[in-house]
Amino acid sequence: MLSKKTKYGIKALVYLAKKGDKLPVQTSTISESENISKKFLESILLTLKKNGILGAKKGKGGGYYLLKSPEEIQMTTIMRLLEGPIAMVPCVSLNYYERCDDCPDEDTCAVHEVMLKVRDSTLKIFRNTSLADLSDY
Amino acid sequence: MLSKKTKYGIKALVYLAKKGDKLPVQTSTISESENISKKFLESILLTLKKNGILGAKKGKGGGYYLLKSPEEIQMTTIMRLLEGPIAMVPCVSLNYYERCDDCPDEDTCAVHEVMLKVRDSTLKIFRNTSLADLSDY
DNA sequence: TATTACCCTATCGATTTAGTAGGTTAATAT
DNA sequence: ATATTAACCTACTAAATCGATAGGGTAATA
Repeated sequence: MLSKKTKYGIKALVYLAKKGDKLPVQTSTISESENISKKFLESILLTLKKNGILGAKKGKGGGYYLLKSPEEIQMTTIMRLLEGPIAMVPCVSLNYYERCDDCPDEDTCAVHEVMLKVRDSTLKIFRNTSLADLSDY
Repeated sequence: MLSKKTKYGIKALVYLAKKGDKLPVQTSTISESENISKKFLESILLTLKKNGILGAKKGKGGGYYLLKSPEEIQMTTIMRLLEGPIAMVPCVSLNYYERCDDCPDEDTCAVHEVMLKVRDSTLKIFRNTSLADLSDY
């Protein structure tokens, strides 16, 4: 299940991408437009900023803005930042790999095998989807 | 993230499928073989029984056994039973559909669109994977 | 009739989720 | 210079979920 955090984060990014220009937008503007709790959105935009997706400007006329063009921002990046691992099981995760302690052998694990397929197909979609693609709707 | 419940459930079903025959197997046998807490496994097997996947026999020599052949048991069925919806967002779920209260229009929602693609590709894999396929490893 | 193993209910600690509250800091406008 | 603005930071919370445990009831078998 996708967390609200990720969902809100994507919506906020799409909002910024749709604007076209790179002028800063205030948290409250996005929060009102997208029906997101302001304080919660604040924390989300902050992590996006800390991870090089957004820039921020303080004071009057300040706000957040995209640091790259929407075409350059991949879904994989957003998902990993906000949602965490894309894989359903840590033992098939590329960026967050972890061994299963109940599993004697990964190579002969049935769960491992299917989840690897699922990860691959999901990853393919996320890699082929940029913020620009999302904003086309 | 796949829950332990689902993971254990799959492992237990694979265990039963690999056996070949349809003789009842005790919970404790599976729990010891697959490193699963016995009581926890008990509740999992029970829900699988209640939903027509497993049969059960009480008393000495009793246990759980598959009601259908492994080829007839789809991953989609197991996943929906134990894990819940396959979709990452309720608004793209086939069996657990729910409207998003923060979303004015589903058809123009960017999140909706990508998650629909992800659901389709995941569903394709689960539909093409039976318990028999899982047991081939 | 005793044993076995499924079946049921309740509770638990730990973690995560989706916020809320309240303040600090830095940039802008007057 | 000073007031205002809006990003930034810290801490806390209610509710839900997860993984598991405890303790017994019930039906089938030997």
